[in-house]
Amino acid sequence: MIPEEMIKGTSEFTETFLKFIFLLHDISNENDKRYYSYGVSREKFHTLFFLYTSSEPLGPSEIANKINVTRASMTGHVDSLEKEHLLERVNHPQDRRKVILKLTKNGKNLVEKIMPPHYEWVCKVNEAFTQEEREYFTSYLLKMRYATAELTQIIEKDLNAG
Amino acid sequence: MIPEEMIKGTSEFTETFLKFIFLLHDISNENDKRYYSYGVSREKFHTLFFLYTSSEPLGPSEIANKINVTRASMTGHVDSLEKEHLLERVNHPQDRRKVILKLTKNGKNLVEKIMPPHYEWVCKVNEAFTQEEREYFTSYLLKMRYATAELTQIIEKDLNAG
DNA sequence: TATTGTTATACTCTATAACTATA
DNA sequence: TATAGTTATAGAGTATAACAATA
Repeated sequence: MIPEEMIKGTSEFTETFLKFIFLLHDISNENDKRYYSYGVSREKFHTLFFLYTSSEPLGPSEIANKINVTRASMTGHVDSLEKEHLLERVNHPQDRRKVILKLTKNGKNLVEKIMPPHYEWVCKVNEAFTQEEREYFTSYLLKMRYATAELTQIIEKDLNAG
Repeated sequence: MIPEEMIKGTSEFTETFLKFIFLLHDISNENDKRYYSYGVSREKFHTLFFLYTSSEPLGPSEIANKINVTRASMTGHVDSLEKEHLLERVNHPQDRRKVILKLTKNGKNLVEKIMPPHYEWVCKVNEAFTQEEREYFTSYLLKMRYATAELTQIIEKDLNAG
């Protein structure tokens, strides 16, 4: 049997945390809808976006790092974007293991088409907060993240000990 | 061509927002890992959890609502949980369209096994914040959500207008 | 007519493992 | 030995559309 208090405490927190997660998903989803209305997923838009704005040539690995996916998953995105003629793979002039991703004219056009409404959203959201609020918000997330990490370590230690 | 300012503004914001999202994913993932170490996904744990703590009998639709998935997706989760003998479908005594989900002994045991470490995490995260901070945090998200919704409406109006 | 649940189908994202070719 | 990229494979989660049974 689980103590009443634990159930109650967890129950309340779970509902709050779920609300929190769903809220972020909502925001994220509504954002994604804009990308989808132009035919690209979030991952693909971010890929195109990083290529458009980067001053240096980027390869799959580097973008995979930026958008937090494995290199294997990245290959899929690049395949798909190449098939849609939004970018192309170019051999790296020095390091023959590497590939440089290069936006095509189509790819550039697409970014330029998505940017204005995306920028409008960015401004809108930015306007809603002061700099102080943004910093505060980030520090909350970090706190939560550290609390979680701390606990993970404790649990791992427990698992190793027993 | 996209104006420099737009690129810069969006670029900074995109990076910041990505950090937000990844941070939340991190927290969410580390949380999920605990569930997975007991063999269930987040969706499945939440399903079991709601069944365990609810004072009233729940059906697939109700849980689908709580965890924000379609009824069709919910069928998949219920199938999977039933195959693992964690719950069973029972006919609703009054409404013959409905099904009641009932935890098995195994299902209850599993929830009771997962709860203590889950509760520990809940406490840990809760401790990291004051009540005021939690409220502030939530209001920040809501603001972001409203700003996003407002823009979506504007865009939809634009699309409808031409 | 509306709701509940299901089926069939398909798509996207994801990861792991094993591999090639470089460095 | 380590890194970049790919392939093959598989799994989870998701949605849409169409349907049957029931209210």
